[in-house]
Amino acid sequence: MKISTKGRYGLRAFIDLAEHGCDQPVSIGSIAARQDISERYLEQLMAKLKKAQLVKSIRGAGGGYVLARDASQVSVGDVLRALEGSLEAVTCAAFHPEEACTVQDRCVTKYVWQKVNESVAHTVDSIKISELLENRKLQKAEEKKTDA
Amino acid sequence: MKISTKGRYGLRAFIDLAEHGCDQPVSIGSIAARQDISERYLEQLMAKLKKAQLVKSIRGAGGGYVLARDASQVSVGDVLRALEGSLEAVTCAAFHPEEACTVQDRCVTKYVWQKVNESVAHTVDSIKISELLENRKLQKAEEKKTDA
DNA sequence: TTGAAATCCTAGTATATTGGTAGGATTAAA
DNA sequence: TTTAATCCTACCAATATACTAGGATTTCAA
Repeated sequence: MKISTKGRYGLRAFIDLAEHGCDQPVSIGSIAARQDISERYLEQLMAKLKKAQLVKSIRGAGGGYVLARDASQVSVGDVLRALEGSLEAVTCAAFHPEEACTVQDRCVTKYVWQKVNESVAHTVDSIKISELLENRKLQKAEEKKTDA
Repeated sequence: MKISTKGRYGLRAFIDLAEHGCDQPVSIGSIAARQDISERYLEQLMAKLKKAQLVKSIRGAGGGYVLARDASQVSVGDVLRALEGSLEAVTCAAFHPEEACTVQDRCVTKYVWQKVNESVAHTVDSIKISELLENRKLQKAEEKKTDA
C-alpha cells in the first residue's frame, strides 16, 4: 500500500518543472540536481510523463521539458497515474467486467475496495498542481521573512 | 499502491470467521476451503491477526479461532493494519519527527501525502466489520429469493 | 493412553517489482 | 562541428511477495 519512488520523485520533478519552466525549457539535469534524484532514473520518469502528454520535450542543446498544459489543468492524480499506473488499491474483478471474479461475486470485500479506491481518487484528483505551487510560494515568502 | 494478498485474503478470512464463528471456534482449514486460500499461508495471516489481538486461538482438536471482540468494535482499518502494517501511502518524514527529511522540509508534496493518508485512514476506519456482515446477510437473502 | 485434529514456529524459495545503472543513438543550438 | 540535451533499450542487484515445507506442541475424545 505504498506509492513508490516513481510517484514520489516524479511528482516532485513535475512541481519543480512547473516552478522553473515558466519561460524556458528545464533540463533533466537541473531538476535532478535540485531534487537530488538520479539523472538516469529521472529520464525514465519524464518519459512516462511525456507519454501521458503531461509534458512536452524539446530535444537538442538548450532543450528540456515544459508543461503541456497549465498547472491549474493538471491534478496530482493525473501525474501519479502517469507514473504509477492505476492507483486502485485493489483491482477487484467486480469493477472490471472483462475479467471474472475467481472467488465469489458475492464477495463482500469489494464494497471496501471500492470505497478505498474512490477516496484516494477523489483526494488526488481534487488537488491541482497550481494549488501546490501556491503553497510553495507562501513557503518561500515565509523563508525570506525568517532570513531577514 | 496496491493492497497485497495479505490484506485481501486476511480481510476475507476475518469476515468468514465472524460469519461462522458465532458459537464455536473456526479452524483455518475450513476458512481456507471456503475462501480458496492456501491453508499454510492463511496460518501466517491468522498469526498476525492474533498478534494484533483481533482474534483468539484455541489449540488442540476441535480448536480454531474466534473473534477477540465484537464485530461492531473492529474496523476494516484494524484488520488491514494488522496484516499489512501501516497503510500510509507515503511515510513522509514530516509526519515522523524522529527521522529527518533527507531532501527538504519545505517539500510541498507532503501536503499531498498527508491528504491521501488521511482519506484512506478515514475510509477504512469508518467501516466496521459488522457493517460488512449486514451486507452479507442481505446478499444471502437475495440469493435465496432468486433460487425460489 | 493413544491417535487425530488442530495451532504454533521457523525456514526456505520461486517469482516479480523496485530502483536504479549502462551504453549508445539522435537531435538541435551555438 | 562540438556540445548539450533527449531518447531508447537492455541489464542488474536488492527487496518484497506469495507461497511451500517440516516439524513441534497442544488438546480432545475414544
